[in-house]
Amino acid sequence: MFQSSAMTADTSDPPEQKIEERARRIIESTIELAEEGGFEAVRLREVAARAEVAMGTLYRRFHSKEDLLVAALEQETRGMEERVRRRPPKGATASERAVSFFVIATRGMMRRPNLSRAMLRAAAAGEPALARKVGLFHDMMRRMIVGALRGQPVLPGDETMSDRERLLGDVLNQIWFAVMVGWSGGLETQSSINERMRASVELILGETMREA
Amino acid sequence: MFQSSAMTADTSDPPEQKIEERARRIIESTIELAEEGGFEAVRLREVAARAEVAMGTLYRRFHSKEDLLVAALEQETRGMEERVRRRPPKGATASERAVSFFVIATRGMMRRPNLSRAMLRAAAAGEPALARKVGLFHDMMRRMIVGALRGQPVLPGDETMSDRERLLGDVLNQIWFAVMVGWSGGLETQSSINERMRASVELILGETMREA
DNA sequence: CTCGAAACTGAAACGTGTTTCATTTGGAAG
DNA sequence: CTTCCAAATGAAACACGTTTCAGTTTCGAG
Repeated sequence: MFQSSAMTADTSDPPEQKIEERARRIIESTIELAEEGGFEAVRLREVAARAEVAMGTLYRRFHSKEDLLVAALEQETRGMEERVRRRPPKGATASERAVSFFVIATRGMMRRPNLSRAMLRAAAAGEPALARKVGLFHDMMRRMIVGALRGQPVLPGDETMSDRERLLGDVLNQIWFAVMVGWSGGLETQSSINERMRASVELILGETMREA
Repeated sequence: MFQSSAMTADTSDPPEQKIEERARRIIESTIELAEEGGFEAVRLREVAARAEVAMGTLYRRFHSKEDLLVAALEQETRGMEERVRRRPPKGATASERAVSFFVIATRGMMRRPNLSRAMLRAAAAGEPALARKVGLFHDMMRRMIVGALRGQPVLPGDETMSDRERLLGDVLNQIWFAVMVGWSGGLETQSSINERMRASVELILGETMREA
């Protein structure tokens, strides 16, 4: 942690960063509460209290409970993108790497099931106000999937994605998303998800395909 | 309309059917309200009032707002299955019929966008209590998709579905579901949905495939 | 330092999903 | 017809997302 001035303990930091810091605390509190008790446990009064912020402040930055959880999803996904960039999914073929990626992604969601369910619910609520943020999430997912297919991470600004890669990424992302929503409701288990994704990848890429 | 006794105008009908009739009216009211104003417009007090039922009665049969909307989804999907059975999607190849089916299904959803969004939201909420009903919905969708692939409707009791047919049905259903959720939030339009489904079907079945 | 604008606070109020319960109703059994 | 029970009723109460607003703090500019 930095301290801008000398005397002040934690007040009077840089101006613009303070509001950023507040937003970060709000999201952090949201994640904590969702982790503990899922969607319903994210009570906004409690979020505000933990973040040491008034309701008005919370609602100035986030327009709804779903907004809050989609912001959390965005942050968590960014973290995952980071981890995947450092340790890319392994495998000799595009199929193997794709399957490997989904195993990693799914395991990541399973680590905090309550949080994952809450974020999925928010993303699937279909709030038009959240379209942009939800779209960003899907963009990140697609990048990671195409990166796995290529065997090399795709950076955020990359424009070299072919139509076919985009299609493959979108389709696999959609399948995974729908399956995760099913898991969220109790229709799938971790292993059924992995089997499903393996079957889907093999169906789409061909089980014998060698290299992209 | 039937009248069981002679004197009574509409009270004192058969015993068991009255509660069925009540449930039907509740769902009907739910659909009306959702059609008019979407998820938020389905106010349970209003549903109860329209169905001429007390809140207690409503909550005896449906455990939550989502429950109500998933019941509506089930009913609407049953109606669609009926229509598809009478007028199966046309096309010379499995791909064409599948694409044709999704065009029909999507157009059906577009006719009452508010209702569709509300039902999708309920189905995607991930309430474990609704898993069974949501699973039923996906079963119906898969049956219709496989029926389109075969070029012949699959009846509810049919056990002849091969592993490959099941996989194809599940995967296409998942893609469509995720795309519809995207539409619900404003990420897709009717034509983008149709294009996406066409591309997905061709990717999975092969654009040159002739007959199943 | 002073001023004004923007952000924050604290608390109350509102709407709606959900629960509860005392009372009434309808109809089946004796 | 009387009795009895499950179901339905009506209304109130509660919880929580969301909005509102008057007063306060913070911060940059002059």
